[in-house]
Amino acid sequence: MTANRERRVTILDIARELNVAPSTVSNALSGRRYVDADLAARVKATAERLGYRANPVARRLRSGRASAVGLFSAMPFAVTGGSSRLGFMMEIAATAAEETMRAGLSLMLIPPMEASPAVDDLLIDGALLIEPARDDPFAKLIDARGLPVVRIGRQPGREDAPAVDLRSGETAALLLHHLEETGARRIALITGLARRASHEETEAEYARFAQARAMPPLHLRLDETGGEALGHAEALRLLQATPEVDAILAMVDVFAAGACRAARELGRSIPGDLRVATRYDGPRSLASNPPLTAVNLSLPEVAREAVKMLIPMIENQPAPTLLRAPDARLTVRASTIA
Amino acid sequence: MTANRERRVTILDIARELNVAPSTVSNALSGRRYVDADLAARVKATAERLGYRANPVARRLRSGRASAVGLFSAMPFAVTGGSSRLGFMMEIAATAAEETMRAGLSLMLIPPMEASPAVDDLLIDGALLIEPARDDPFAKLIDARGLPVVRIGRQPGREDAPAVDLRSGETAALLLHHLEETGARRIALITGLARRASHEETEAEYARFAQARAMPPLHLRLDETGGEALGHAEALRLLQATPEVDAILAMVDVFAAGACRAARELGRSIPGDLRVATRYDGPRSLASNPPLTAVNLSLPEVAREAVKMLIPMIENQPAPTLLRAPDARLTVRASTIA
DNA sequence: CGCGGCGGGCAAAACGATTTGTCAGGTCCA
DNA sequence: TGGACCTGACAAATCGTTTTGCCCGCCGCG
Repeated sequence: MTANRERRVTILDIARELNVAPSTVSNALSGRRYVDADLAARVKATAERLGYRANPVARRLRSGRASAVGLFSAMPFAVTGGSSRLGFMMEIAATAAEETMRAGLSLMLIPPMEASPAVDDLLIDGALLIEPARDDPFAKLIDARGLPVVRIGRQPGREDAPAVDLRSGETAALLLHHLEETGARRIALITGLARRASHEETEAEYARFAQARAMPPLHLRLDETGGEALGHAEALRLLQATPEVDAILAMVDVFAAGACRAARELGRSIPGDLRVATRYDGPRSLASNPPLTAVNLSLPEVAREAVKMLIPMIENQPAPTLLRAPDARLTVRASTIA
Repeated sequence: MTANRERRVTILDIARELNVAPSTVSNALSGRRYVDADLAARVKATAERLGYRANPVARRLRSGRASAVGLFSAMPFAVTGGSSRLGFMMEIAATAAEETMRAGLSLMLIPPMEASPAVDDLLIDGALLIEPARDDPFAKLIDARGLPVVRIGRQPGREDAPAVDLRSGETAALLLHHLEETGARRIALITGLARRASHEETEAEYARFAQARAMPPLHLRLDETGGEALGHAEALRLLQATPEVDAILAMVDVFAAGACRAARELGRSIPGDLRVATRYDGPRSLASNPPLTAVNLSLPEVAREAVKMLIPMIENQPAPTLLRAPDARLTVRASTIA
């Protein structure tokens, strides 16, 4: 079949070829110490000619330099992707992979798992952490290892940590005002049990919104792992117990999808009797019946910024400590407008 | 903040603690050579107590194992994910990440890039290759490096190589028969320029289908990087030049979406005047107007099988050389049935 | 009793770079 | 003329593990 991996060209081969010390070759290539310009040029030429490529593992062992970044999501898969396994994490992953590759690093996908994988065994020099909750186990492990990490979405209780702010309060305001404008007077809120910034900030914004309008708040916190089934069951109860509710804002798309199904079963028309909106404009929003009004979170841009922030941190260079996601934009669909 | 990385516990610490040689510790922990059972137990206990975790970098340097797998997609991003960056590759990535992690490996996402990244610099000891084309550049590089690789979708010209067969011929037959059953008499085919098995097999199936019915074949090959815009433009031309076409089968979802737009602009009703179907049932199919009839390719299962196939190959153990994807199932939507 | 085999461990060589210490020789200036 | 200083290179240590080679002592067997 294919020729088995031939021995790689090492720094030693170059040294032998030129009758110089390996360290000189290293210095010539890296420029960390001065080497005669002419010799340096010859070293580089020889390296080129021999097709030399530094062994990243060896380099790392000695110097601790970068080679990979881990993308962690503590969100359960039921939410992250649902049955189609698509979603939030994947959208970020695609862009982050491009961006890390551009910086000469690769991106490792660390799937959310029941048992936290041995973070210490992962060969990564940095981490991107997606929407960590207040007590996020991954965050703990990564911090314990002393790894540079950028949070995508700030972590409650760790507001000092480097992060890209997803500005969920503003997103919530955007959605609430939209619901109000489409005629909603009694808006119920469904957030997640996990204490992520997106949920906490939304809850705060909702409380403010309700108080300003003297609208009695109606708020459910559901376990995100419950998926659409849970959203469906709880929305059913909610709509039966409080029929005057004329809008549901569900922060998790599967809950929103479940709510739609519940509404249909109760004979409530959407968006006539009930408006439904969600936050993340993923495949789930589109696949829902009717398609859900949602928010464009600009995740590719967010991912790009996060990587750009992480790189200097890995290299021990000054890095910004907080970036803000682009302004959220509403994508209005049939779940709120006829 | 967080305590900076304290010196890790090494194998040497354990050796000192027990007054044995480092190599003995290594052997006790790995079991590669026999060590007195009692001593081995004490080594393990000490390792546990000291919180020892093998340094993956050092291990790799010596043993050459990267304990990582690369997921390559040569498909251009415009197709892979479109603006939302979701799609085929990501759907596979999610499951593959879970499955590799389960085997103690991690998954590296190698995004499709203009310039092929330096495959030699990647710390991987195996690869998953998504729908490689006949002359796929990634395939060449990976093979040149002598890396074990499983192809997701067979590679034309490399039918001998280990792969999970996506059975595109059968998928095409499924779609063609469905179009026929919904009333189509003149079906046009749009495939991609790249010589992937999915395109080639579909073309063959289409030719067979057309010949059996004496249906004049009408077949376009478009550059996948052209995206929806190209699909739109070409479908426009096709429908104007050949108005008797009453169905379009587009293998690439963005082409199908473009075709729908073209049809609407020409005042052709879907599915009344024109049926449109595509292969991959991704977010694009749902987001299209109307939603597209497509095929459930069971990509999670496919990804799982591919990883299961790759693991033994990496470990130099006997592995199956060809697996077949589960039977494709049609997801019928408004683009073919009223 | 001598010798082969083997259980059980140690020592040292890899792995391939980076980094630190060192040093020869030359220049410059007091 | 002698020391300070610089240039430009080399040698060796280092990173932490795996792996190879080797050796000692004991047992069994001819």
